[in-house]
Amino acid sequence: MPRIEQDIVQKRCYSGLMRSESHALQCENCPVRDRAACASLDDEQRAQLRTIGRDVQYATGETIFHADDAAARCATLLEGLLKLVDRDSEGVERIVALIHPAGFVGELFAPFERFEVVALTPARLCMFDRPRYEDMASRYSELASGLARRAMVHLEEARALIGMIGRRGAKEKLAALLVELARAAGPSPCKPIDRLDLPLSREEIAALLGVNIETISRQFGVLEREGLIERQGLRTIIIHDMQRLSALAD
Amino acid sequence: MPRIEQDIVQKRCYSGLMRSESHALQCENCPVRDRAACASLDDEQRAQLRTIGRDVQYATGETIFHADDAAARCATLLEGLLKLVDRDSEGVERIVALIHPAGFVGELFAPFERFEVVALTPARLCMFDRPRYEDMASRYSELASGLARRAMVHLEEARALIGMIGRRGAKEKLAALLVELARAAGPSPCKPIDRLDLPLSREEIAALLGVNIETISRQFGVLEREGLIERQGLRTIIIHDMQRLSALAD
DNA sequence: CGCGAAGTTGATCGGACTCAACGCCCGTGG
DNA sequence: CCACGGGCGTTGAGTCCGATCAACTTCGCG
Repeated sequence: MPRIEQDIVQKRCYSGLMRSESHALQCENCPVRDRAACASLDDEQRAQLRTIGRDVQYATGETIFHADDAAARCATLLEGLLKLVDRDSEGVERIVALIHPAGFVGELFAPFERFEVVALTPARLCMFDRPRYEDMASRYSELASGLARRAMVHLEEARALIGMIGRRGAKEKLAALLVELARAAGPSPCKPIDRLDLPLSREEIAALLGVNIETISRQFGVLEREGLIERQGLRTIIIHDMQRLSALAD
Repeated sequence: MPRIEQDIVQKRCYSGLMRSESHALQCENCPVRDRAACASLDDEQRAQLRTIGRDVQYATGETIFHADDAAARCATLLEGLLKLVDRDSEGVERIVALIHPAGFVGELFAPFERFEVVALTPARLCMFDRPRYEDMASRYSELASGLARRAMVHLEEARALIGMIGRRGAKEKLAALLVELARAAGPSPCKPIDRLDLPLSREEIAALLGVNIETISRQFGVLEREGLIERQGLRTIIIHDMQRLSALAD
């Protein structure tokens, strides 16, 4: 068996067994307590929820859910950044969503996972047994409506991404992505940061924006030559002119 | 005031007043009773829901919700087909979703409508007052979880669309759209029809797939020349080789 | 030091966009 | 009745952006 496949099997086992690094849930100091699907549960309900979930950590690059696996678990992201990956028939990766903290992953109400879920940074998740989570959602309307609210947020994000990808040049798409990442990295959406550590490789950016990797490289060069950004090393960029960058992004 | 703007204002008034053609809800013979967000309500809850909604019809091309309007209503689609439209800064239309019967529209939990909702065919909707609908969702877990289930379905559709639009040629995208429309028009997803009446204009197809209108025209020509489809008039096509068409679509 | 992975840069090619002309259908008005 | 015009779709010619192929650099790591 080739080395890489062994690794994959290894990871599957770990996540299937709900990895040994997991801990009991500590809702008191949960960083997304106010925005996650479970936000409006009362203490009693939250105690119930705690019994079916674990606090689990993943390293950068680790696969959390595999496409086509039975959908046995679901999770709320506490810290870090995830990608949802779709693959075409030739196995080419296409990223269909980025999941930020408070985001929800796992295909509820569906038999199989449709997309692969991978950690782009070290990530911490609130991992639940899916059948029992669905069961709780059908008993507690607070959880169900929190879930609906979450799904609506993700839905709007997905549709905004569709609007961004369709029509418009590579430069504009890249600008839009940088603006979004800067917003997400900042303390609040209205105060984006100017020093940005990219959580995505060039290849991943390409897979997200629907262009190829060389084009991404060139557009970084263009943006830099025009003074909008500055590259420092491979993964960090300084945003010099957020004004014009946002204008490009639309 | 130019003629066209007058029309728009007219429509806004109509839909704001919940148009005179509306009727009381008749859940007994609802065509999407088994799949809509309200599917698992009991009789008592359904009776409650009936009091806050109306059965409304729209003609082809009519706007149901306007972008940036206060999100005062929401709806389940009973019959017909809708499009969700995003516009860039120059007003260019980009379609971010097609809504099929049992689909849900209206931005719950958000202050404003983000996208414009337009009827592509004559359409019938179950239209609700949004605050009261949200209120019911927070009281009845069956409605909330139905809503969550619906949102999850739309979310998967949106992500599948992202996967389809990013990367791949115009011909493949068009093939994928035709296959999807054929499936949707058939009695069940596994039995697509071979005679298809397109609910979208060339311009709309272009806005959905993220290519321009002339390219769509040309690719129709290519598919026809290769014997996969046949055009009959402007809006209907015959699918001669669903096998190869699906293969193209991936 | 050497190796491989990741990123950049250059040259070339091709598919999609742009611009323009034309055909078709249909409603309107003379 | 036909003439006209506008909306929609098709077709063609030329251009350009991004994909492809290939070489090279940089980085990280044994």
